[in-house]
Amino acid sequence: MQHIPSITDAELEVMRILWTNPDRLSSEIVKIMADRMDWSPNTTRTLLNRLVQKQAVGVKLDNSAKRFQLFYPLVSEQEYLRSETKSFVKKLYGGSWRPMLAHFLEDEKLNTQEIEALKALFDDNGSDKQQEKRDR
Amino acid sequence: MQHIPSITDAELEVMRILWTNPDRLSSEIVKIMADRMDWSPNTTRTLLNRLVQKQAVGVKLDNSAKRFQLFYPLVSEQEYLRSETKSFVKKLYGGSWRPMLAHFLEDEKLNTQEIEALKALFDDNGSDKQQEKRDR
DNA sequence: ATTAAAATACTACATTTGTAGTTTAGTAAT
DNA sequence: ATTACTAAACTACAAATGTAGTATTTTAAT
Repeated sequence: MQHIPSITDAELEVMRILWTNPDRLSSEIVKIMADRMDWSPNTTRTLLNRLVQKQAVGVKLDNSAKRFQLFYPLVSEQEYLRSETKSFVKKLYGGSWRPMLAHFLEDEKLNTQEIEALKALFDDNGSDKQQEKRDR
Repeated sequence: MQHIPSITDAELEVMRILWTNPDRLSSEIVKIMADRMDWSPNTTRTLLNRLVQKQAVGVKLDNSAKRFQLFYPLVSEQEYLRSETKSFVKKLYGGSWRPMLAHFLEDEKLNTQEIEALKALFDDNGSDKQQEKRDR
């Protein structure tokens, strides 16, 4: 597990696209971002470049003519969410989930059904098996 | 519930002090931040001023000589945590807690005891009573 | 070979953030 | 009244971020 680079809000929008559509030409990403975010082509390209520099995104040449650059994520959405969530909980709740959940429960009104769903989640995942990712 | 201003990481350190110790002179805060963060007096004062500008912190005159400024939080820690947590869950998990918890459960290894503690939390808070804070 | 379009690279600039320095004014002690 | 502190105000400046513009290179079509 490599170090996960920091990704800004604007950059995150680009990552989202690459997570859904890897190996795209910049022109394709440009088009999507123009639609969704109303960004100029250069804005998208700048963000792409910054992501490449910080090694959140990789570049390779396309298979056919080998002339164009294809962009793809070097950091998976899983890894990113994991890392960001952990930093967040650390920053605001001292790294402990319990106060955060307590806060959440104070704030949100959950109905019995939701509660049961969440508890089921715990039951499914807490069993402490399939833990062979001991690489960190 | 007013709009909660955005607070940067450095500013947050100052807020933490004010949450614990409200109505302090800048000189006192300066001293604390020098200890904890190794900041120069001007750094602390700049942050204090920025917080006042964005109305996260209020200023009043001291009771005795009425000459010095006392700083105190205008945003409570509760409000802040609530707001930040909500934004975070929205930004990374589309506003839904379930995927975040699922993610957390995948990542963290919980022992049975922890699971039970969390479930107890749900049981305590989920009953959908004492919900008379309908002010938002 | 020449030119236009597309792709890529390089540069720009305002705002925010972290981290101060400098100046002025008020007060306390001589 | 003068001086030395302290408090408060104002100014500074580099790095990061959002949001582009301009220049150059490639390639495709004439």
